[in-house]
Amino acid sequence: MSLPHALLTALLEKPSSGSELTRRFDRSIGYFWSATHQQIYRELGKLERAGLIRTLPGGAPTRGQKKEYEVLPEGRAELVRWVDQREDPKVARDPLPLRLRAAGVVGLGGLVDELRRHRDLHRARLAEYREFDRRDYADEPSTQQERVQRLVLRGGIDVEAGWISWLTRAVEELSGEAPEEDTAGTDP
Amino acid sequence: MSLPHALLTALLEKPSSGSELTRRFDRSIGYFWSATHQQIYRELGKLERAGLIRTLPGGAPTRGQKKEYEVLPEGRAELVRWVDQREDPKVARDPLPLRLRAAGVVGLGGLVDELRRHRDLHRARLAEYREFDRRDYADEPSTQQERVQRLVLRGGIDVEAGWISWLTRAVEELSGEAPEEDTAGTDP
DNA sequence: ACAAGCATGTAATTTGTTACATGATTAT
DNA sequence: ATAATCATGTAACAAATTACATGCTTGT
Repeated sequence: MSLPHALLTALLEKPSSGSELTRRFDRSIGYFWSATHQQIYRELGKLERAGLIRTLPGGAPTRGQKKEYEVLPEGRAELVRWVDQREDPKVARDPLPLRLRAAGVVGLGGLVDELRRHRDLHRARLAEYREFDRRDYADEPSTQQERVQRLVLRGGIDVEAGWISWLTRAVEELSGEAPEEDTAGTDP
Repeated sequence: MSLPHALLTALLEKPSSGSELTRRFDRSIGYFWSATHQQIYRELGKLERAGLIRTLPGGAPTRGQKKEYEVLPEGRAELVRWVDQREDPKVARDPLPLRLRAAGVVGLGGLVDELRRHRDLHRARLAEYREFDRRDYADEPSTQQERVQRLVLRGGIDVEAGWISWLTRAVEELSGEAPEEDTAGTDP
């Protein structure tokens, strides 16, 4: 049940329309959650019916028009409750290691190339995150909100770095490639 | 669509019943996928109807009795196809960083304690994985299957280490705690 | 023979994915 | 004006979660 709370958070940071939220989910929010625009529209409807958010007064009610939402006190209260609850970590869920394990039984096929491809995609994502980090938090963060947002971005960076280190080792071991030099770079 | 393929892999490694598969998903397979017994039973039924697996001859057909499955040639072929396809990496999906971001807006509440709790759970899981690594792969792996299984386990270890490093930093920064010494240990 | 636990299964709900449809806005 | 794009929305489906039900097996 994280999507509604992710939406509440995003709307508290800045009232937005569905399409704006979709774009924001591809960016900062998306380090640890993704959602299609359909999920977002459906969930916005639910949240509105539940009285947790409302459309900004003056929003046009017809189709195809922008429709901005803001969070109501009940929505904020629900978010507080969610932040404060206990919730155990879930196991990561990723098909790639699963495919590798399957390859252990039925043969590698072209999987090593696929591992290289993923390694490169993760490297690109890591570079992008580091760029965000440099650009958006150049000077010491002032507000608690900024400090926390930077921490979350750091989480994304750590996770990407972890994948790269694993994929690099896997490719080396399965292809007999020579180890490369420090491609992930050092921590800034 | 990873669950059916995870099941095919597990069954190729060793024909099993639903409850055995459930247990195996809590162990080795579970480094990167989880499933409840209900998901597993339903999916086994589907795979059987699709002609990808069958019950071992001699299995009792009544309820409450063990029912062992094995993979048919069509199932193996499907697995080969899956291993060899292209599939882009998905973004990680974890509520904890999301909750942290929400806390940036509505206040931390008891979240720092929750971060500590998660850090400790990840430490415990990491210790467990390292124990598996030591126990199950003490000597150099001989078969391709063993090499690959060990690589997957290493993936689990890398991911856990990444979480621990992030959570440790987050707790330090949000609580003003003094940095600790090397709790994750060094790579064996 | 009875309780406790195990193995399988059904049902209902929620969440996520994919495909498609329609009204508004913008650029040429 | 009209094509391309944007924003919102509907529909159908697949996957995952939660709760509950029923028959076997084992130990006492």
